[in-house]
Amino acid sequence: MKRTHRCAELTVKDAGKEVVLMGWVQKRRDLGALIFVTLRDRSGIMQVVFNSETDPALHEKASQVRSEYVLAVRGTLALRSPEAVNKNMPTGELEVIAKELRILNKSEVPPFHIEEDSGANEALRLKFRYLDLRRPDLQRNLILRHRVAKIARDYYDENGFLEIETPVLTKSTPEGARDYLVPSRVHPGKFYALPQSPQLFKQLLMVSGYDRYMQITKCFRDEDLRADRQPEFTQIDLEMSFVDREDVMEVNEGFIRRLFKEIHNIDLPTPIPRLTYNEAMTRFGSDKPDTRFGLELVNVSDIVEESGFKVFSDAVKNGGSVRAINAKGAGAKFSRKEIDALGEVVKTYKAKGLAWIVVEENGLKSSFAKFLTEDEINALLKRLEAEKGDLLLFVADKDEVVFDALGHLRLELGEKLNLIDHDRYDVLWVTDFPLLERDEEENRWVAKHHPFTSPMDEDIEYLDTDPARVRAKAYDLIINGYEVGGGSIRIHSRELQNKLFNVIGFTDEQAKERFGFLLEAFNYGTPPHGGLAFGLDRLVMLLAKTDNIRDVIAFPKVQNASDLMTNAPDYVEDKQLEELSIKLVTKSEQ
RNA sequence: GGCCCGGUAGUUCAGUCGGUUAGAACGCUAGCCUGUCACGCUAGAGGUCGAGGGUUCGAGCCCCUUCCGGGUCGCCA
Repeated sequence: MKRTHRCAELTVKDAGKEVVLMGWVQKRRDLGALIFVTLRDRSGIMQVVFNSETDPALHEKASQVRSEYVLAVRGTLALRSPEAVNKNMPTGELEVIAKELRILNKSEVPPFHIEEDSGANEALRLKFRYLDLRRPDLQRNLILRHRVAKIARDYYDENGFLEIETPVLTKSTPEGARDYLVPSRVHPGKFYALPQSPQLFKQLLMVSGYDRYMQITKCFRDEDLRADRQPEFTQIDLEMSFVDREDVMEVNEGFIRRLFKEIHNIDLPTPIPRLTYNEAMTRFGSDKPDTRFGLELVNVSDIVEESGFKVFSDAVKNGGSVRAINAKGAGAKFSRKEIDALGEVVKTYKAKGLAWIVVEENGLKSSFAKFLTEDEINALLKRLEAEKGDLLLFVADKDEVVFDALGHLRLELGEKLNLIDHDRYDVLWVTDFPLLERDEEENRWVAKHHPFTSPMDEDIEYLDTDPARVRAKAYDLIINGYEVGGGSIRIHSRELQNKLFNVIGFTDEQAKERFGFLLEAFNYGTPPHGGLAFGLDRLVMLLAKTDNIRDVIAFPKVQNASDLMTNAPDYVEDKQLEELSIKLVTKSEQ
């Protein structure tokens, strides 16, 4: 028997045809002399009927099948009688009247139901990932992922990009995330590193004149996992020569627009909205703001600077600020206990506390209003456009802490107050990031993006005098509060690159040792260039409307970076270690 | 490394104040059943209450340790 169709590809137009279907038994309903089997393949399900009256031997065989058996069925595709139509099933008007059945393989009873929205524990599903992947929702996600990758390749190909592979076994570079290391057998004591991104290689491809490069490629970062972070993940990586920031943003907007059109038939605005880093921080307390709802931050530092509430006045006088969110209507909804819980939220982000005012029918209830004058309170209410039933929440600290705390508090409130429209996509660019940030531990400046990011031309003069003021030619693409892409125009002048290494405290020797090949390349005619990388997993996660990156990766890892199915990572034979000249300092029992 | 949540039948869960033989639903097995599609009916099997220790006359429940999973902070140029 040879398969003629997939189950759910058949329509009423095919009625009357003889078909051969192959797939897994979703469900067997045995009514005695009549047996219904729903057969499942990646397209969906189709009902197959076995009737003892027409073919007793066939019926007897069908009575042996169980869930997840693999069957080949030959039969006639028939229209169901009107009263037998199942409106809840895409192929509910059809069924196959079986003429021949082959049991291609048996199956043990699976450890969990293979069905949409499996309620089974994720650890169990990950251990039996190959079964989990039979479920329609995960199949949809992986098919979606394929389509996104296909659209990316098509789009960038149409725009003159070449897909070029870069090495996976490469050199460890300082800064950034922790590297995954691979020991060299041939060079005892030496290690390759798996790439955190193909950053240096794609810049070298620009030096080589390839002009427009793209690659869908795995990247590796040995850092702790999150709901939206895996240690190995996939980037749609690209780089372009002879471009400025606008060129890169424009071509990539085209991709994102095409993606949303083809996947969800959504027309994203042209151009995609932009926020500067400063605006994003002051309005939303985040450099990846979720703009699907309001609750924007309001600076009230000037009002409380001279107030009698020392928490506020000291914060401002020490160079920080006092900012607030008006949680509209939450004063009437939240209990004292719930407000205290919000205080715990901001403490997670190093805020010392959360000051609050509830605007009630007959006046105010507040944790701190007694320290303020009536004028100051009225000014606060006015600035925050407070109305009865509102809850005003204040954090006073260094700007960094205030933004972080209120930014996360805002997200919590958005969720708690049900302000987020989960069917909506807000896509935006955040631009004008600071080039550098202060590493307090090491007491030096470090690159916020990476050390090859170009400063804005007009800010170069401040590299020595006021590094914090220097903005980068960098841009991130944000969707619904997730960073799904980011990139920059790179430095292509050897002098400027040296300058930057100096600012971040690299000696010439260190720079040469780590990036020597890149710096040398820059001596041989480097075109102006820049690029960007999208996180494919996050992009698919958002398009699939899930909030867990594991749902869009075929074989993901769990929080401790292990794979519950293969049990990787695992111990290896002593012989393997010997060949690699590796001796373990501590060795657990094997 | 810190904080929070969870772990009881194959699965999802309930389990009162610490007290008799740990329950339900689904699934599974067997029998019956010709239009089911959450098929129905009858009967049955199925438990290391994550693990170890402690308190107690008695622990699924209380205490300690530990393992596993999730979320998060740190971390993620």
